[in-house]
Amino acid sequence: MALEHAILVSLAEKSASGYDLARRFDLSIGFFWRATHQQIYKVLARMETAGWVAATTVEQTGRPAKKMYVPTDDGRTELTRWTAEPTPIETVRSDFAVKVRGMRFGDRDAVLADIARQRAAHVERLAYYETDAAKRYPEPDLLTDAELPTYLVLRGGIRTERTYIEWCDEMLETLGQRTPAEEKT
Amino acid sequence: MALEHAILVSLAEKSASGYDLARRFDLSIGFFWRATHQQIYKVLARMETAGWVAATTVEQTGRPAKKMYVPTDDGRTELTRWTAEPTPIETVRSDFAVKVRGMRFGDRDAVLADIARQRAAHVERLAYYETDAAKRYPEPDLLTDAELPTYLVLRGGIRTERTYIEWCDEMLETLGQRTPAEEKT
DNA sequence: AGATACATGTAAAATGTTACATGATTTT
DNA sequence: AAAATCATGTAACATTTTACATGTATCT
Repeated sequence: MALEHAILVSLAEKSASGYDLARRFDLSIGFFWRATHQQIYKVLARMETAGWVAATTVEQTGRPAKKMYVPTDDGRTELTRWTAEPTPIETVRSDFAVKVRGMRFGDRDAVLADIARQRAAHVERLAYYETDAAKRYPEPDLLTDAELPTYLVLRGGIRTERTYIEWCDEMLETLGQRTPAEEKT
Repeated sequence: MALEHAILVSLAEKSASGYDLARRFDLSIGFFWRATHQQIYKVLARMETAGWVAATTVEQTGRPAKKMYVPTDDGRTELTRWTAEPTPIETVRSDFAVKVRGMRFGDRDAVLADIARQRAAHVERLAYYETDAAKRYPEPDLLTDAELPTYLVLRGGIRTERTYIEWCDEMLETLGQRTPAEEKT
């Protein structure tokens, strides 16, 4: 129900082919909404039938032809309608949190190692976001109305990553203090 | 694939009926993993067939009989195997972030109001978590090994809620400065 | 010569959501 | 008398994931 809207937002920002969208969902917008190309092609087809997007086939030299999609007036109306709707309060769904909770029934050291792995991945992601922010929005006080929303969403990503890292640190410290399992010397 | 494991963790903590589990997924463990009773009954049946859990029918006075589930040895083995497995790095999936990003194509004031609504909901949830933490873990330095994981997961919840609220504040401040739409006086 | 990027899909399986269904007891 | 809690499910539908499928062009 919501991939449609994520696609509409992305197409409203800039028209794209299914392939382009798939790559966008690996980057920028993809940090807050994941989608595979299979899913995107299917939903795009449905949206075309519904009249929310229109496609034009663009021939290219040295590359396969592509279908460029743009939102139609109906699509833009739907997008406006959707933005005006209150968003359900979301609950995180975290495999990782469940695993931490279950660590005492399993392999404690492996979970410790996993926490460190998660931390490293989020450090990397945070660095990526921060580089991106510095490059795209060097002066956050001087943003255009068009830049502001994407900037704020990126800020949310940065805050989320920092929090994740801090949480991992707290866990590693707290659990590390209690590891008498390393006296193998 | 992961609801099974969330159920196994919950049953390892304390045996339960499908109904009990459904309520747990509305509370404690449910803050990091949602599941409806329909889904739980379906998955429990599958898990029983797989031999991960075993059920006993318990008659009650003045109430319908219930099926109490416990993890079997195979279930506990599976749980251990799963905890030892590295957890995929998760990406948030946020309708709300997509909506913020799309606000310039829609109803700006409605999105502003929605941000305030989200903030209020997360303030409420944070208060709930903090009350729960103060009640269940009054002395965080003196936790048992059994309490530690649930405590740490709750800490993650508290951190997440605080971050969400701060992010909403940043958005409201930044966007509020730019609202010349209220000069209706 | 093999891998990667470009480009678009179909099909099957798993997962998750929503609607429907039933029935006793307890609380308001 | 109505609503909420306890208790368990089926059925239909929607969404998501994984596997399969194809073909050109460029890069290493």
